[in-house]
Amino acid sequence: MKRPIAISDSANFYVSAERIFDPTLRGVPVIVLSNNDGCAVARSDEAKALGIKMGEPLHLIRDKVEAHGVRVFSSNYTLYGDISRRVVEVYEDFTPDIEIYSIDECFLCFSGVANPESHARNLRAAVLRRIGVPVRVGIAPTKTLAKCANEIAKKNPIFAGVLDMTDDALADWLLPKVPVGDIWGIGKQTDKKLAKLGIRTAAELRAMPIRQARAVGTVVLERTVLELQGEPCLAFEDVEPQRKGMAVTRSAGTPMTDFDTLFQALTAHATRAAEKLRRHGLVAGSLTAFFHTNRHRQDRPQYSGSRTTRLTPMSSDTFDLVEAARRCAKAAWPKARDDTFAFTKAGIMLDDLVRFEDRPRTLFDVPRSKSAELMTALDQVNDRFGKKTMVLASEGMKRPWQLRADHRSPRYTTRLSDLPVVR
DNA sequence: TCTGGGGTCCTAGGACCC
DNA sequence: TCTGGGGTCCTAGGACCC
Repeated sequence: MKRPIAISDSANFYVSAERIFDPTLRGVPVIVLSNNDGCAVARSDEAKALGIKMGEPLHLIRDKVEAHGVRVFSSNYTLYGDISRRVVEVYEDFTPDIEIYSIDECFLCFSGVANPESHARNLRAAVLRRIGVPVRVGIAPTKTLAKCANEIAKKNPIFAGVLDMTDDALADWLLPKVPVGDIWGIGKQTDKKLAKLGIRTAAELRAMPIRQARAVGTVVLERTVLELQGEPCLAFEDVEPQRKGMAVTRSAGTPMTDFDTLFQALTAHATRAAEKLRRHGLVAGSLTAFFHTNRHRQDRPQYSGSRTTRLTPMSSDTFDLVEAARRCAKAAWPKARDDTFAFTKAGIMLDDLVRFEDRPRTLFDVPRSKSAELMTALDQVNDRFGKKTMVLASEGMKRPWQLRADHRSPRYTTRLSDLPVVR
């Protein structure tokens, strides 16, 4: 017996969050803007009805906003984070197995629940009563099907916010009506490819031969097909995974044409990235700096530069990150004249994150001629990261135990005579 | 010295998601 | 003039090593 998986998501979450504190926002068109107030990232149903699209730039909808008195908000992520936590607290009264998928979506495991649908209806009523946010719930044997049920419930008021698609006959009836592009994991590109093969609905995708799915898409599409067939390929992850990377990126108000201006921006981003690392109690093992021109202006020369460097030792220190960013930016800077390109976006990405207290101190504090200790230290590091730490030895080496920082996996060079005897 | 196979590591970029 | 930010996963291809 497969366990039923539910996904609950909040309707127009940011707008719903704003409405909790301002009842005059109910029943009127409301939008919430992206970070730089650039475009609409959340719209109330009324705003959607006006034809305002997801991600649409504000400057393109000015007329609509003024003509219909659309209420416009800058985003307030602190508030949304708080509301999100409270919603999860309500979920916890309904199941102990919760996977927080995003700020407004949770997967909930409903195994052992006698009547999942009425359970979901109770949950929905509780969230509305206690937090004031409307949610929709989809239930199915796999995550992809649950997302699909959720999508159907979202679009058809007849389901009153809850759809249990566990029943095969019901799925057989509904899936032919779902456009394949609405399936979780099918984006624009895959949608196009599938259309060429005459696959236009969820039901048709479900019937796609698995080998063909692999060939057309990748292992990702293969999994989607299997999930639609009711075979779970995406695990339920109720423990929050250690995050693998983080980024600080921004669009620039005025285009940057010379290196100093770009480096100034990258310095600011690297500084924020270091703060963010420390706030999360993490250190990073590698840093990427990137910048590119405005992709919306294809009439202008395009360039995108990006370099990655290792941080050895791993660090959350502002100086280290800025220095690494400078190295990367220099290496990626175009050879052309300085004013050839106008860069409008730049950012810092950090990868290979570990908790500060787990940072590999021993690796960089190499005992000079205590090879046994060194080997133990290397073993510990290898165990922790699942990576190989290489030691390259030759008689030509002048100094013992030099750390080479120019590789993704740390390496040491040393004299042959410094190597321990291996039995 | 030359050649080739097999493996790993790394970069860059694509695709998708919220 | 004005077009978000922060993530994950996957693949191709090159460099390099044995």
